[in-house]
Amino acid sequence: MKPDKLRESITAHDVAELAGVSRWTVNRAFKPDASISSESRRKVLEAAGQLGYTPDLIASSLASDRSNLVSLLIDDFSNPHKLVMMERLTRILRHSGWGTLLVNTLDEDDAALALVNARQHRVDAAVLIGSQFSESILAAAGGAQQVKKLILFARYSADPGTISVCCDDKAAMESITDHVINRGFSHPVFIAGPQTQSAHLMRKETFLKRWQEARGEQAAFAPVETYDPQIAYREVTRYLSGLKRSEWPDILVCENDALAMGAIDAIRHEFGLRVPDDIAVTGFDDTPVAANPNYRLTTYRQPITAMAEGLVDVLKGEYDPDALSHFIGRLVVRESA
Amino acid sequence: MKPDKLRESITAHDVAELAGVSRWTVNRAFKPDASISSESRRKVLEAAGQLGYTPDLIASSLASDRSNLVSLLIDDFSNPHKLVMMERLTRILRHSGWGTLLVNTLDEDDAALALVNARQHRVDAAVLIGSQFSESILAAAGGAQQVKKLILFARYSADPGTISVCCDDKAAMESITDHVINRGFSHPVFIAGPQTQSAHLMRKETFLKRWQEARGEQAAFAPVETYDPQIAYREVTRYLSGLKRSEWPDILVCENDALAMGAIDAIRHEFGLRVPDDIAVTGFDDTPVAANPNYRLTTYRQPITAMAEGLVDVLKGEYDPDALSHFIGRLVVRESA
DNA sequence: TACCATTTTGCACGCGCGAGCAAAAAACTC
DNA sequence: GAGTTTTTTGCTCGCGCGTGCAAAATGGTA
Repeated sequence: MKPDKLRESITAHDVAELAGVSRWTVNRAFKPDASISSESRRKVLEAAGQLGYTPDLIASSLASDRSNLVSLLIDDFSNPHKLVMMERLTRILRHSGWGTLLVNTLDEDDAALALVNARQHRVDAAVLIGSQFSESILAAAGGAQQVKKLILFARYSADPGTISVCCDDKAAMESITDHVINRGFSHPVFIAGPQTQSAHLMRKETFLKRWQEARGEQAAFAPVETYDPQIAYREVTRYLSGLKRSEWPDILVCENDALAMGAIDAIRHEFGLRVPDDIAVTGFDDTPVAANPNYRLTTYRQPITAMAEGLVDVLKGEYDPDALSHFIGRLVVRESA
Repeated sequence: MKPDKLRESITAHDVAELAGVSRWTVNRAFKPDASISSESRRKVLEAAGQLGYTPDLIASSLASDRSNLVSLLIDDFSNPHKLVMMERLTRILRHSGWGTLLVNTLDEDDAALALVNARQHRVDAAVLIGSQFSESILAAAGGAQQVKKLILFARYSADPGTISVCCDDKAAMESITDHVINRGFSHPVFIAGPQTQSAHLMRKETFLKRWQEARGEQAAFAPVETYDPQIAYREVTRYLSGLKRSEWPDILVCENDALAMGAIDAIRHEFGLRVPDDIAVTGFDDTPVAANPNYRLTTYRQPITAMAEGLVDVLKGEYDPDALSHFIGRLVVRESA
């Protein structure tokens, strides 16, 4: 023992000396399910409190190969719904013992780099909440064993190397479609996001299919390149401008709220029309702004809290893959449709 | 050497064998400014590529006491401007070699826990972007040496244990005030956020002071408890309802965009009035929605990118404390005032 | 070729903790 | 109280890499 060894950080060793136990007993005192008598735990915690000791998670990670860290990759900060997801995920993850490493991925190559970086940090999982992660990058990342677990949040993937935590998009979109049909709309246009991913393609396909079944005709659709309200504003304006009056829709069924908000703004401010009187609009996500008096958006609320808890179950290793991709939310009907 | 030792992860040792150098040379090859010949670096990188090796950052952190990680504490996910800040900070930090640990702090006690957790992760700094971190918690955290560096982003603090990276709030608010004066408004009301922190108090005080100097009279103000557009909507409605017609303001000068958006919505949808014709509004932050046709908000844009780069300088240890708290943004004039 | 300056490489040691086992202590049993 | 089971404690070894220094290699000069 070198009591005067100029050390700034106090370790389990120091606490052990003060408490009169071994270093290992000290660390055990900090694990809820460790084999330790309540008496020595008390002694240790008291000594630790006195010295201001807390276990070093870096060292713990190195020794145990569990970092209790999750990488959260997001590529789409212009969609306000991401804020809600981040709030919920970070809160629930931390409450369950996981830290969140937030990564802003610029494009696919950058996402690949981020996954490598995630591995270097030994994260327990990489969680993707994004629109532009293609199936190919998922396959590459999964195959290369970049990270222990690759989880898609709020999005479905058929890739066997990944785990999806998402709501039942088909059922959700069907309930929106039925609402549109029941309200008597006759000329819908589906406003779709970037066409790269199967999950959201499913929304479009579900809508088109169900409309076809109910009305015996093909519904129109128009794509928007990103889930950004401003871009949606521009694209919807362009799309509507290109139509003859006789072709105009009476409702825009949007793939999510970000697109819907851009659409509503465009309808009002570019064409001077009323929502829903002239053209109605529906969204998806129930972002906080959807309730704003400017929008009063009819939309679909995903059970994000339950989904986040499902994510925690995945991290713990206990989950039912099928239930994970079939969370059920609910239709929120407001004035926009 | 045990070539058959059932190891899943390949380490620098394995690469060293393949490249015919020592383990240390392997690790050196991955540090940009290490003392190593270009020939051996080439050999190492080739071998590493072949084996799919990347240095382990956990082990590196343990050995070097530098984690290249930053904790980002946010307590206010309902303010959309946070999304912009997160996007910018995570991007620039990662570009400069730092990872971002995002923490959602619920209240002050929770923030204290988060700081302890940050220390356990050995983060190089904790960055606070929040409204409810009081001076007392800062002092406590700073004094207890919880983390190596305590940085306030986009907010000023007089606490000597912390470092502020923020714009010159006084100059900024003065330019807004001058704009209000020059446009000939005569009955302003300042809509203030939670009154807990000096930085934002400064905005209010700056406005009141300059108004007093220019007009020789005291301007009114009203507080809102959080920077949440919905809460602001409610509070502004309540405040205006309590006034006699003769006392009505002709402009609401809001502490930030979140409050301004709530105010605009309230003016329009609760009182059926027009902005700016009946009551004008100004904000602060220039959130993306500020440009939205529903708001067209006159506001002040902080130089977030430059501020983020300033933050990186702090992490690197090279900075001028005074310049850090005096970034200059610019007034963005739109139709709302 | 011998000598010195400079660059490059290798190595002992330590960072703080965890897994898993063996020794010790405590709790029961008869 | 001796024997047995169960709980608790201590310990060896290793996780993968960085630090700082000494040895080796390289380059330049006379």
